[in-house]
Amino acid sequence: MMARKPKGLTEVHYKILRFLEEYQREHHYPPTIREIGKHINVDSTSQINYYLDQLERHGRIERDRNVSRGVRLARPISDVVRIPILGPIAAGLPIPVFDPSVSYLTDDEAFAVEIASSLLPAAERDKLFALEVQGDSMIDAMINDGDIVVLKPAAEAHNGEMVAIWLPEREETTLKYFYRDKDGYLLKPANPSMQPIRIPKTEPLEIKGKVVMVVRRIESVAA
Amino acid sequence: MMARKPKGLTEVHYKILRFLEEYQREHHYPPTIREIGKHINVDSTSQINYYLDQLERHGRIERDRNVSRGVRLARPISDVVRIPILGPIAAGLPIPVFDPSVSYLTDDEAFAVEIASSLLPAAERDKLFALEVQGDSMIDAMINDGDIVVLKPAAEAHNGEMVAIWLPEREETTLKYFYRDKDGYLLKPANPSMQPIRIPKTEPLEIKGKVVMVVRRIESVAA
DNA sequence: TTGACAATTGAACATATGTTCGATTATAAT
DNA sequence: ATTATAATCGAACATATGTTCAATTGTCAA
Repeated sequence: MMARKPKGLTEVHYKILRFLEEYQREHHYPPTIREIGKHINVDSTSQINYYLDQLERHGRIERDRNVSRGVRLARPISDVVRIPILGPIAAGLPIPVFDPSVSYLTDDEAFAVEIASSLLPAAERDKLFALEVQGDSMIDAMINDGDIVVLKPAAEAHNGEMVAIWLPEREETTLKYFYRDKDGYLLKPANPSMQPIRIPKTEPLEIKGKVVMVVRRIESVAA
Repeated sequence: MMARKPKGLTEVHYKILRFLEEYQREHHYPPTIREIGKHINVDSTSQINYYLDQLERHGRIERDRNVSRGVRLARPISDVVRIPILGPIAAGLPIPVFDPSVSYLTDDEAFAVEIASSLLPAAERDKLFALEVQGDSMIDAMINDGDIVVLKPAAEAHNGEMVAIWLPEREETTLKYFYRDKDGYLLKPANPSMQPIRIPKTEPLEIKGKVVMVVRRIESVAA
């Protein structure tokens, strides 16, 4: 007969899992048993070993026996840049402001995109933010409903850069290639078959960021 | 006086670097000094240590002293899926065929995209391939010159999926949302302002793959 | 050729690190 | 309360692994 109900994973186990991820992210190699122990305030290495065995049986981690630091999360952590999705971007909405001092990096996967770091510019990755395109209003920027645009905050832009712009007078958000000339600004759609917009010098124009990347996921759109 | 010219990194060093990447990718932790030695056929641990010191001085790796497996590439390897770019996709060109038995995974970064694995569908990642869009011919699929399209090989498709299609009679490659009905096929552009194409039953049509993702990098388009 | 330094070797060493096991304590079902 | 099992502990153990050093060999420049 079963004398005890089989407990699932407790808070300690999750603490270990989180630590594994955190440590790996920081060091690029897994922690030792003793380092894990230190983190969860357990001195006995056999105790930690005990926890790890449980986690392994639960399929949460994998272990290489007799190998130092031979622990890893079963679903390995990727070395990717996690970019917070601040909100929607649409024609009638102002662009949300990104405050890098606030951590948007919650556990919630839904509010971040992970981009392979090799695809991103090297500098200032922690300031990048992402917006989810809503509606068809960005079609002239070759951007579709549901696309994720990754932006680098910027208030200025050079000619030819694709920027996110807020036009206060028109209450209009738009993504365009940016050109400045003596008469004002020229905003060119990415789609060459569409007409550029001319903004006179007098009209205000707020550049919110430069578009660094566009990501479109098309997993089983079908029913 | 200098008695010898200072040699740079030799083949051995690069072999070590490649091994570090390879080993890390496979084990999710770095190799030991002795494992490195085994790979480059060097028994003396001090010799390997010597190489590692050189690599460290050259800034190619980082080391944590007195820590097992405390070696890592200075530019850390990411846990991403490496997708080979088979070639261009353009209106007049047939779509290159992907043969997964051949390894396209050369050292050359130019011929692969790395995508954060969290962004990709879980299954059959090793069969994915990528094409670089050339020209404006895919504009009606909201895809721009220079974009990278990631495809999953497929000869069939369900309604509503975006597929890469080769139309032999028209010698035309195109990316469209795919619909089948009694009269034949309907290929809808992603851009709703454009007209769908109707393909009669009689006309041949080769589905080459389903579009899984579109990536657009826009780093400093400006001059 | 020869001097100077790089490269290589081998072995000893220190310790970082996983493993094992018996004993003890806590917990829940009976 | 009793009992079976889980959880915890501590210590000993085995070895995986980084470090060090003296000695040897190789190579280039003068």
